[in-house]
Amino acid sequence: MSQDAFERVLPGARKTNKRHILRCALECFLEHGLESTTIEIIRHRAGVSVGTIYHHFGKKEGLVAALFFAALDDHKALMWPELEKATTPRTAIEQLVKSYIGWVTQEPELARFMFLARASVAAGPHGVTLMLRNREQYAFLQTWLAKGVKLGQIRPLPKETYASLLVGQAENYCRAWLSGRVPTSPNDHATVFAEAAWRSLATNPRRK
Amino acid sequence: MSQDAFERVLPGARKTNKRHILRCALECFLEHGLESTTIEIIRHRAGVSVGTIYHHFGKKEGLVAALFFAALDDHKALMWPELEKATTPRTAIEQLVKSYIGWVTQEPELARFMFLARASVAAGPHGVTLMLRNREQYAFLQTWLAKGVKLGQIRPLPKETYASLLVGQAENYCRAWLSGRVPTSPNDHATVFAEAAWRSLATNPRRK
Amino acid sequence: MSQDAFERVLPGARKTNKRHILRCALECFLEHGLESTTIEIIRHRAGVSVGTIYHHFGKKEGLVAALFFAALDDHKALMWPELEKATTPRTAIEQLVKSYIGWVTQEPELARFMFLARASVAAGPHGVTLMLRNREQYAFLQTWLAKGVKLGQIRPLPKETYASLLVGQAENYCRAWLSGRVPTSPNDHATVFAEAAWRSLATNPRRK
Amino acid sequence: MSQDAFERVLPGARKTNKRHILRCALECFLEHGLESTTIEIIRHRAGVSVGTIYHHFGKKEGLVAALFFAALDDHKALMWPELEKATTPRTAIEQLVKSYIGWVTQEPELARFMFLARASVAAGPHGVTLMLRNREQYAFLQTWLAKGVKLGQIRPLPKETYASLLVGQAENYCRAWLSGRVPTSPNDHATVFAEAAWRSLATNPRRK
DNA sequence: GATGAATGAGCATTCATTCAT
DNA sequence: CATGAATGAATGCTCATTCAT
Repeated sequence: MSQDAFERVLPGARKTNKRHILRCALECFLEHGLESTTIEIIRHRAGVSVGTIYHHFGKKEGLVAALFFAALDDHKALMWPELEKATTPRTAIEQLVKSYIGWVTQEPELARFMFLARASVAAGPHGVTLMLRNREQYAFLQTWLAKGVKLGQIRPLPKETYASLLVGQAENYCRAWLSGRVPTSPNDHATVFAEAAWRSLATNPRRK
Repeated sequence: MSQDAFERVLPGARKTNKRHILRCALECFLEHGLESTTIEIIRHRAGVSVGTIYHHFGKKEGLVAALFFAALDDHKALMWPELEKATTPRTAIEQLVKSYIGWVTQEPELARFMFLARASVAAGPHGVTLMLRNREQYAFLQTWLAKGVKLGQIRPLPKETYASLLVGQAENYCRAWLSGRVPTSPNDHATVFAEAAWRSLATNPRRK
Repeated sequence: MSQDAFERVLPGARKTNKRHILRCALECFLEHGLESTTIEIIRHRAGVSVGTIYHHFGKKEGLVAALFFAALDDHKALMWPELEKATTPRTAIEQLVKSYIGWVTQEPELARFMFLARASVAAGPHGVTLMLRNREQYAFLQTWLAKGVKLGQIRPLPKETYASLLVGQAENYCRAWLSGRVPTSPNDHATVFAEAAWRSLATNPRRK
Repeated sequence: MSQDAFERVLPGARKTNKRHILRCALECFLEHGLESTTIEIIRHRAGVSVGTIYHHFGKKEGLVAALFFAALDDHKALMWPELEKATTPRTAIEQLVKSYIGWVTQEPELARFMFLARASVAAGPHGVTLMLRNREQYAFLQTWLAKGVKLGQIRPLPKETYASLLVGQAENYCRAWLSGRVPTSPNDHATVFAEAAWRSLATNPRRK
């Protein structure tokens, strides 16, 4: 994970501790998986006592959630500025794909953790929060798609398919890369995926 | 799961048992998740003793693997005949997407289980088997892609991106549907995803 | 184990089976220990079904006992002829030590098994049988010792110490050899132990 | 076990616990045997939770080893001072036998446990430790034997037989006493065994 | 006689969580 | 704030034994 991903999201975390534990927990979760990582393993890696962990995060679940939302925040923090530069439906779509890939390659550990923990968080007590965050993130997309359809640049398709059409391919590749099934960084194929997304949605894909 | 998905894959299984246990285990895993499903839960649902389960499957892991490969076999059994009908690169690609969606909608439980268990199986002692099976499945695809590129109908792209470009979108939607995030059956959008896949890959997507 | 130790003790065992299972069980017990050897392990090595084993031996305990008493019988069968040759207290004592060592080196597997299983058999339902057998074996010794004491060749010592004084040293060495703590065969030191036993007991050890 | 055998070996053990559990475990092991003693039995006798036992000893095996080495330490602690008083080969040998018997009669429970657990410990992960301890203990013996041979007081015999010749008889009797096969305390026969050992080894056993 | 599927009590071990110090 | 001993319910798994075929 980039040196300061946590700095970005938890800038004020007092002292070394809370952030340090999160960092160690992340490593453990990625190494052993969510359920197989015991508090003892984290405690050992972080060099603190069980008590301290419980003092800061309440329960294991809380630790996972804290980590997950930190990742979500970081994701948002890096993607937003990029997306705001978009001026046309096409650039919006391509920028979305590219900045998604950008974040995954810049923070592969957080990205892997998000894939790992999403289901668990969604099922737990923080599931509602997650749903709200997702909806919010989706609003931006909606705006540009509607605009593109009205301009005749984007094909009118079933609304619920847009999200999959947009990021499905990139996400699939990122998953493969993060799990080692494919060696080349998604970054090297960013334009491929950006263009494929555009081709999938555009009325006339060949016109630049 | 369709009444006879297991019949298809384990036709000769003696008496009630092995198949019956698998069926019950599948239900349990889908209800509670892989790790949260205890042998006791399965035992109870199947109405057999712990011993019987271990007699047949060795370990919990073995039960999961048996289920996973049964699903894989079923997947293959249903997709293969469809794919063999393909006559052009375009029909091959579209058929691949459609028959993938076809299987998922016909066997949503098996499909959900595959998403659920893949990582676990890949990490376990049957991981090698899984890799070999994947490679084999991929060969078919390669042939048609190569043909399409040679004919100038398919864009030459980085090899490792083809798989993601092809099924990434459909898979993403299927995942969403299977987990209830989206209500409409993938089947209703099969042509959308088939066409999107073709547009992503085709040299000239608009020519029929 | 010598090719025909079982032949000696179970000459009439019908067909291959009962004897074959015993042989395999012996190997398993020596490899894994008494408790860690499961019926399944034995079944596998013998290439028969669980049912067959239970048909022949009733319970695991029965299998152990059968093996143990077979070993005891073999022990007796080999020692007796040797002991009967004794003509003086001294030769009786030395012969006892030597033939004990002789049996251990000829049937090390049976010997090891006896050390392994004695406590278990003694505690089980065959414990009484074992005690009776022991007493019987001890009678011979008593006779010669009494004779020797009367002749003034053997020191009068507390009765209960004689057995230990006689075989304690040889047994201790045999144990060490059987468990690999010492490399040289007890046979190579047979006279050393025979003489030491005599010296421990004799009134005048130096007179031949 | 003497009130303070554990005090001797684990003087600083905090609070009630670690030592208390060891004491209870010892009783259980002696009553039921190594394998038949379940953690539950120990837990119940000690009045603590399973977790506490595992917290302190890791595994059942670890509990056995802890107990075994505590016994070994105690053995050494009691024998050493006695052995150092020896001034001649003869007194060294006789003292060795006598102090061995002394320890066994003073700590019969620990002694019985050592016979019970030795094989298991030797086979387990602490086997190496045990071997080193044994070797160390043997060194003292070597010194006196060499001295005795040089002085012409001890017969030159195969080196590997000395240990068995020395303690084999006493050990055999102690085993019998500890398992109840013989009623009289080894202490009552200490000089018998000490003298027998000397006679077995001495060049001229009759000269005082 | 032989087979092996079925049984289920029983065991070692784990692990999140609490709380006295 | 920090510590780590203590808890005990829960779990995966074993294995001797039975019995219908």
